[in-house]
Amino acid sequence: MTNPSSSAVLRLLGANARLEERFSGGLGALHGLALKEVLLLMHLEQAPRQRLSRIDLAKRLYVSPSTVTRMAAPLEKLKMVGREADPRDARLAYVVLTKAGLELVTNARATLEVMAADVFRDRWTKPEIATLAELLGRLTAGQPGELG
Amino acid sequence: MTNPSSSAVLRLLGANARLEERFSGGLGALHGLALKEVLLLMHLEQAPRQRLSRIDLAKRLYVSPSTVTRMAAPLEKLKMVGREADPRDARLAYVVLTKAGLELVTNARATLEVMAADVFRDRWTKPEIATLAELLGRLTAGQPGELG
DNA sequence: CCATATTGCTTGCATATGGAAATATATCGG
DNA sequence: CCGATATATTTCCATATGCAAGCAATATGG
Repeated sequence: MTNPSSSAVLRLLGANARLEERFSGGLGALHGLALKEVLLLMHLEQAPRQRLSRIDLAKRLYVSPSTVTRMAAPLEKLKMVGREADPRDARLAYVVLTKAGLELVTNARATLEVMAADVFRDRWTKPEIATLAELLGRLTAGQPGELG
Repeated sequence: MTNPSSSAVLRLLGANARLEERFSGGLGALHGLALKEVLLLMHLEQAPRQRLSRIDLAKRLYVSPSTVTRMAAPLEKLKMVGREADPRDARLAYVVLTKAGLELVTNARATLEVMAADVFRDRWTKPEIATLAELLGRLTAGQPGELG
């Protein structure tokens, strides 16, 4: 009915909805954080000096700057991130991963890896998973600071 | 750093965010509807007698029943869908695609196919797109009424 | 046949989010 | 150096969404 390109796009939307549902529950229950909060911490973890401006975080998370402001506030209260100014540019307010945040994201990553493996447990071979990862990587390529 | 399963999941989340951004703009501008509304109409289009209960729509769209109620209301005002009761079960309130709705979804599908093709324009061969669609299909399999 | 449980739908409430506006700072062109 | 422009962040407002509660209708078990 639809051509392969449309099919791929439509299925991607569906697969995403299913995965978000699945991961939100598990990660939230285990670590007390929503999937999106864990992703924020993961981006910080892989950034130089484990810090990013709110604007850069917004780009990496595909959300608006205001959303980053509001996501960072509770994480700051929980001491998972800190706030630091740039000595050269007083406009910038970096979100910095704390030691506690690093610990949490390390654990959350392990949980995520277990859950991800579970997604592919049945009916998937290793090369197929690798192929999927490679092809999806092409869709996100060109952006700075991709996860995975 | 991460294993292939995690990599695939993380990239899927990222790719989805990028695609939603891209498609929301285009579809919205051309047809006045959000991507999610178009998906609702597409599910109706492919359903028997072009109608679905709100519960079934919710499952297909991966949203809550209340969201379906609220999504259907404006579409009904626009005469894109109608509301019909089931003669056997008075609890059911079907969302039925109207003639105008069918026209719109036909046009929107064409737009979507053009935009989808554009996503893969560079650096993708036909077999690669087909492989991606097939692998993603496996992630959504088992659900009734998948699109694409 | 009736009481109870289940199902489909809607509404109230709390939360999440994007966009516009406001503010502060930095950069650029003369 | 100065005014105009651009950038980073926050706040206000409108919208979207899930969940729990409520209601109506159906199914179930005695």
